[in-house]
Amino acid sequence: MKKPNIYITTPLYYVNSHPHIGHTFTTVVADIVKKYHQLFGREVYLLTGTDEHGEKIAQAAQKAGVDVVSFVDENSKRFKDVWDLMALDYDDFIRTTEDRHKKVVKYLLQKLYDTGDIYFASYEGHYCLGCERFITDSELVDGKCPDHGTIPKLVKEENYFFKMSKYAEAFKKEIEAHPDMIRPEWYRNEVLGYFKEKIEDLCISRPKERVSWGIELPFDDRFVTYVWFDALLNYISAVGYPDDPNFKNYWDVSEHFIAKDILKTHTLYWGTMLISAGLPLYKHLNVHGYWNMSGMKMSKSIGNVIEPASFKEKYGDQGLRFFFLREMHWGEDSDFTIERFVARYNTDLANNYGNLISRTMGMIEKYFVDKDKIEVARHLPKTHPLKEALEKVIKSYKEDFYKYEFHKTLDLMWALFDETNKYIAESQPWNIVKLGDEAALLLVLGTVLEVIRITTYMLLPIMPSTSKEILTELGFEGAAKEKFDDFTKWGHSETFNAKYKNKKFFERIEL
RNA sequence: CGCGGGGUGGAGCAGUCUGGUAGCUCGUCGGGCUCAUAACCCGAAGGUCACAGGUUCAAAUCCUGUCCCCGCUACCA
Repeated sequence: MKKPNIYITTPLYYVNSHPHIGHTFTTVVADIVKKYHQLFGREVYLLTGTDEHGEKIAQAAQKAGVDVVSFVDENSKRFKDVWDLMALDYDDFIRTTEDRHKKVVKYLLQKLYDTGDIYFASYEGHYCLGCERFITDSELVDGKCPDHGTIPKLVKEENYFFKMSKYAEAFKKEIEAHPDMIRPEWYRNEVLGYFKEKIEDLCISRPKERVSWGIELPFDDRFVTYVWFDALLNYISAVGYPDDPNFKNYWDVSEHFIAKDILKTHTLYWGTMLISAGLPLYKHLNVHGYWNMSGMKMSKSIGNVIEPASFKEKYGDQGLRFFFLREMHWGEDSDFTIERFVARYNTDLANNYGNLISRTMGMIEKYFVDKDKIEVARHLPKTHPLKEALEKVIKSYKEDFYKYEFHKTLDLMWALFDETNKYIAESQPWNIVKLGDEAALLLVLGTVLEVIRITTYMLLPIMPSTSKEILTELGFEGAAKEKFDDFTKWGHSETFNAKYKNKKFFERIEL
């Protein structure tokens, strides 16, 4: 691969559960962003994978009655299978149990141990088995864990600690110096809020008698590595840290995508770890909100988890990809229900956009019976309200979409479809054809076709297969390979097809 | 005074940064068109933009205070 312009990462998904719609969202967004940049000719590298160590995994395997290795193999494969089923275009799928990753974890542990940023100390506290961690006194509610309602064990342990406190201030300065590093802004503010409290050092080891499923510390074989310290390093282990000379090319353009729940680990932990390791920080940390199920948190016990595979089988994946971007305002929580999905699908895709395409193709076929192709370029108006609206969409696509403010662009695009439908109603091509004025007819239909051609091209990252089908029907099979600034030029194409195999791309869903 | 988000017609939301007649989708009612997927177009009813005060010629938007809902506080996309 050439030197990348963007290196995108999803979180590494923890394999104690199966992939659900939330995991799918993050990975789909990463895929859409990748395809978006590719339209502009940028080189993009997309990393995803699975996080496979830790006590919880060992317990889950035991519960399932299988050995840990086959457990993680199977669950990791579930994620990979779903991404493949959804046709997501990742470049690498890393597993934290792979040697290439473990090697880097050990390397960095040793390095930080040698520099004195990892030290040995004894620690006494309330350990909650459910949380897999020590609970501080202030967190205890009536002597119980606030999350699990159980009484934690008083445990005295010796462990290794990472000097997170030493680098907290430096990390804070970096955030202040780079206002858009963590975005949207309110998450940046939340992170800055962390520093109001004293930052403690981070316990990064677990004694083997308690947790054995992990990466052994290179300097003390009685311990394994705390799972977050291990997992976060995937972002650099996957792209050649420390030896590969290309590593820097990737890391300089890194874009993390995470959900809000793992904000702290990706800031306090990861930020200080990077500084300690002598590496620059990631370029951007892009944080998104949650999909709630009918206003509730997604949870297996409530039974409101949506399985991506069965969803795709029922409704396809193109509508889902669209729904993800159209319905959620980046960073905030949204509701995911079948009703909302179907409403969006029917209104936006079937009635508005899909029907616009159908009616246009229908007229062309009917009014130009004896032609295989129609020439529109020379009939196009130089200026037109729809052209202006389209230019606004293009501008937003370049600017807002770039900042992951997807809904702004899509709002404008759908307003354009409304205007285009209105334009057809007002110019009444079914009456023009009776007058036999072919030039006037080509002006109207050509203008509409230009809108469809260019918007559909812009929808390629969001709905790759359907957009491609539509463009192919119109006569632009290779559109996906065209450069953005060329293909979105008004009047770029001389001719459109006039015969269609398919005119209906989004069938209404009836519940 | 822990931190963050939200409170806009019946429902779901945009608009708030960069103040200037309150907008979209769904739903309801009436009309139109016929190219199209019971689609599309036009019109109507429906909102004191949570509340109070302030700044301003002008506030959903800026400032101050209050109330309510949600999330986070080291498992979770």
